[in-house]
Amino acid sequence: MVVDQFSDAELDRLFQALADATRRDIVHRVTVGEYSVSGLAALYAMSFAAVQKHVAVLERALLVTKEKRGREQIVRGNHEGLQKARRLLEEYEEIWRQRADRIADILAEENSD
Amino acid sequence: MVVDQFSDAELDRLFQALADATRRDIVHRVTVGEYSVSGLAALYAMSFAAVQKHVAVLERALLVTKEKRGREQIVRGNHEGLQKARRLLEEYEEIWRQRADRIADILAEENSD
DNA sequence: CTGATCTACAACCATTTGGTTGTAGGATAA
DNA sequence: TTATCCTACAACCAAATGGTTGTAGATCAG
Repeated sequence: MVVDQFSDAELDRLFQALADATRRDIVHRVTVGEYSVSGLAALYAMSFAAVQKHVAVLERALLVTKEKRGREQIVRGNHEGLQKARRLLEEYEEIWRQRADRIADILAEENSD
Repeated sequence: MVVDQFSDAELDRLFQALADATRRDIVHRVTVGEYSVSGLAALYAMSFAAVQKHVAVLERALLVTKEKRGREQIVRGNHEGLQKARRLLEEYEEIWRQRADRIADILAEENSD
C-alpha cells in the first residue's frame, strides 16, 4: 500500500482544483493546445480576473504551467498533477480489488467446509 | 474523446468530496472494512456531527453507501464514484498522450525535410 | 511617444464549506 | 420501563471559494 506517497495538502489542492467545471475545461483545452490567459478568458462568460484566478488554482495544483511570452502568459497542461491524482485513485481501486479477492477467498473457504 | 459522459455537477461533487484528507481517509478505511458512522467518528479529532457531514458528502458523491443495521448505520466503500473519477483522469491522460504523439509526428516531418 | 493589449493584484461581496453545540428520536441492554 | 447508544438535523460561526470592479505595470503596434 503506497497510498501515502503524496502530501495531504498537495492532494487537497489537486482534487479541489478539479472540482470545478470551468477549471476542468481549462485543463482539457490547454492539454490539447496552447492558450494565453486572455485567450482562455475569451471562452467563458466571466471576467478576465476570474479566469486568471482559476488558472492560478490549477497552477498551484500542478495541473498547468505558465510561461511568459512577450506580453502574454502562455498556459500549458502539466502532466504531473494529472498523474498524481490518477495514481491515487488507482491505488484506491487496487485496494478495492484486493478486498474483493479477500471476500472471494472467505466465501471459497466457507464453501469448502 | 468520451470526456463528457459525466455531468458537471456529478464530477464537481466527486472531486470536491476527494479534496479533503479526512474524507480520503474515510474512503480508504471503508473500502478495506466496514465502519459505523460512530466507529468512524471515534477515529478523528472532531465531533460526531462533523464526521457525519463528511460521510454525507461522500455519499452524495457516490464514494460510499450507508446501510442501516440495528441502531447503527454501516458505511461501505462504493466503487462507482472511484471508477468515474479515475476514468475521467485517464481520458485526460489519453488526450495528453495523443498530443505527445502528434508533436512527435510534427518533429518527425520537420526532420524529414 | 501614444494608445491599446495583456497581465497582476487588491478590495470587496455572496455563498459554500468545515467545524461547533444542542435537541430529538429510534434501537438496544439491563 | 428506563437508561444508554447511535443517528439525524437545525442553528450558528469562521474561513475559504468564486465571482466582481478598479488600479497599475509591461509590452507591443502605429
